[in-house]
Amino acid sequence: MSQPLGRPRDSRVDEAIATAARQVLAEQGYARLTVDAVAARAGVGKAAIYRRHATKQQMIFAAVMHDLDLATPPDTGSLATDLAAITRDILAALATPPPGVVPALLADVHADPAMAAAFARTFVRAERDCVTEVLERAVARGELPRLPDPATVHALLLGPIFAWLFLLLEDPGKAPAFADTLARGVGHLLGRDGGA
Amino acid sequence: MSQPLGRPRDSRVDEAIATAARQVLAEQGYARLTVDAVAARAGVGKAAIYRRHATKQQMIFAAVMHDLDLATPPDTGSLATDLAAITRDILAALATPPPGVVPALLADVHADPAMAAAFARTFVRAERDCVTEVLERAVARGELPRLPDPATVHALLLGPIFAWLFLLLEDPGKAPAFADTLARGVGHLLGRDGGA
Amino acid sequence: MSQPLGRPRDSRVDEAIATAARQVLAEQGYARLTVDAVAARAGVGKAAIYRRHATKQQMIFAAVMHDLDLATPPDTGSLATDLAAITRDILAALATPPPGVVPALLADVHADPAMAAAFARTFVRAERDCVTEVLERAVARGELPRLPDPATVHALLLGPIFAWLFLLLEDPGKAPAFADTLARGVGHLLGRDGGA
Amino acid sequence: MSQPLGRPRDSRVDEAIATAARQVLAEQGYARLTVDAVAARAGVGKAAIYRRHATKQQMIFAAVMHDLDLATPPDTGSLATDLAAITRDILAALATPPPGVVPALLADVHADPAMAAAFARTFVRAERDCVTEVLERAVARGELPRLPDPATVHALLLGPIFAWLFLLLEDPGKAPAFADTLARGVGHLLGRDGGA
DNA sequence: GGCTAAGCGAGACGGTACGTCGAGTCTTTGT
DNA sequence: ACAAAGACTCGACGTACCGTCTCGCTTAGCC
Repeated sequence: MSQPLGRPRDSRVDEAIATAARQVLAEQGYARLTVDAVAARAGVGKAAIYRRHATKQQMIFAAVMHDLDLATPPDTGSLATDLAAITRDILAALATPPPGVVPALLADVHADPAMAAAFARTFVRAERDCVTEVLERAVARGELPRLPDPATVHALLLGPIFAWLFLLLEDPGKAPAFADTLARGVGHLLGRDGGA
Repeated sequence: MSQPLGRPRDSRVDEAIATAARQVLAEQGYARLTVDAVAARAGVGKAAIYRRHATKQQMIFAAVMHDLDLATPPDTGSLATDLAAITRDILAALATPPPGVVPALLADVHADPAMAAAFARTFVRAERDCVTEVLERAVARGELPRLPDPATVHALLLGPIFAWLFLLLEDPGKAPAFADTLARGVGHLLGRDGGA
Repeated sequence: MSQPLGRPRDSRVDEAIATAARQVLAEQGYARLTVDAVAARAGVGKAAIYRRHATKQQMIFAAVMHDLDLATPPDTGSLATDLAAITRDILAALATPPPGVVPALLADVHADPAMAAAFARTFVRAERDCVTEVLERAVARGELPRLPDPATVHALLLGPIFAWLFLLLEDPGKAPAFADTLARGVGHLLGRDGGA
Repeated sequence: MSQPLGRPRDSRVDEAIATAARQVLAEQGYARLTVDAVAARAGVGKAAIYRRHATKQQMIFAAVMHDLDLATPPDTGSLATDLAAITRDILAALATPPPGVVPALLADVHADPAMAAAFARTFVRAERDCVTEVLERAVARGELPRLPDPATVHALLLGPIFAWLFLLLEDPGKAPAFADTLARGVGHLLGRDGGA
């Protein structure tokens, strides 16, 4: 069909922008990141950034999401261990970015409908699929009598970890232990009833 | 001792600033709130604002926190109903501010150590005390064999509600039902063991 | 050599700034001129102004100096008429700007070394060259036996006119007559001796 | 008539303000002088200043004029020596205040009619009276056939000195020599004709 | 090889808000 | 009623950043 006319985009520029953004984010923090700084660090003009991203926020979102692997969880054989794997993945995803970046991006998501759509499409959707997959496996195994509401279970898994890290300002070092406790608790709850 | 010299601060100005900030927040949203607009609306100079608050963010934080009643929960007679009351209070606190304000303030809290301290001192501390109080009552009643970790329980209550509202972008209309489900689930979990 | 990289400055912006500054100066006076007003009038951002001028004062200075023609005086054939031409030029230069602008700029010049340098380089230098040229012509004609000190003559011409307009608060309508009297007086003085 | 009711003004406060103003003027320069700084230095509230002076500029004007003695010139016996005495007095009056203060005050005078009136009433009037007195003496002595226009002579004496110091940015060390040259020149000019 | 279209780094542009500062006024408590 | 202290309104300052645009140039594909 329409082969793009003119000079094609240089994919190394995409990479340079994302890398520079992550570096500036790590060194300066979210609030002090400026588009000029990212452009300078990437050795790139600002126009090259705005040709790829509509706003600064979307650029950061893309850069942070880029190296976040939200892969499907391997079947570990039991609901309990599957849930533990999910909480560990969630914790990793939330704890990897530099301090303050996750809350800041969340604020941006609520300020920009386009970002909200992208957020729902990528992050929420990916995790939701993981949860659903794990629950369906448990039903198939006979561990659960019927499928609980995936949204509810998702909230029960993601919420407490987010709260531990960003709402309660608790020691991040204790987060892995808390994540395990959480997985165990949710496992028991699901075993008791099918998610009332 | 020495009562402060000079003209004392006019407490009506404090009130006018907080009220104006909430109005602008409601009408324009967090991102479009400007200090000039708040000052104009309050019939106050910008200097009067910056004499009370170090940054725009701290002004908004104070204005939003101001009319958030984080009172101690009344004793409803059982752990289950006490927990339900707490989840309702948490939901009310999170759902009251205009859309987008809570995530934005959370981002500000993580960007400014002074705000983080204030946040921990007021919001987190108040809720934590509620949770601790409720758990101690249950222990006194004999509903629980021993006191669970309040931080963990706090995370289990606050986290999922926050996730439902701000992370999963689920229907806010279903939040009250979810909050009740959550309270029931946490009640069962605590009844099973003392919060492993 | 290397032509400057990036988008070149738009010379129409320079012009718009200078014109707007002169208009606001004429309408509001020096004390009520604000950079925002100039920017708005010029249809220009404040950054465009501060990219060209370090301070508001330097912007005004440049705008006022811009349309001040300090051209070399034509040879009128005699020292007396040449001097009269110079005093008329000086009077025109001092009387053209809106009321109060000249004293205000003079104060700025004494408050900012950069402006002092610019003032010496442009206004003082230009007038000094005129005076020197006229004196040298008179020497060449044989009207003067030797070259008087140009600085002294300059002070004798410029000073009284400035004093008449801005120090003594005399009737500006009588300034042209005074300027002629002055030129005649200085002519006689130079004719008597070579400027003792 | 009306003896002032209530507590009378403390004249030591007047003195403290004037002294503090001159000190700050000397240490910080005109542009960096603030009313708060003067008040603090004088150990006085801002209200005490504004009870005495309508504006900051008028306060400075009063403080600077205060220690400027514009006394009547003694009769030195000849027009030439009288003129030299006047130029020396003018030079002293202009050179005494800290650098930049004279031009700044001149600008203020042109921005505020009340100051213009005060300026004309004190400084201009005092000098004009000196000039007139000297000229009348010369007429009485028979040195001059008739009285020249005092305003013109005033401009011829004051203007060049002002120009030397503040317009041409010439070496202030050479100002006394220039003042003498000027007095001699004006003397010759007046001797030749009665001030055409 | 020339033409067209889009890419590229650099940096100026219009705009908007920030947080600061100063002037001049007002409101305390004292004397 | 005057005094010191200091909070008040008002309004401008100069800075910073965003997202857009314009420059001269390079890099493709298509004639």
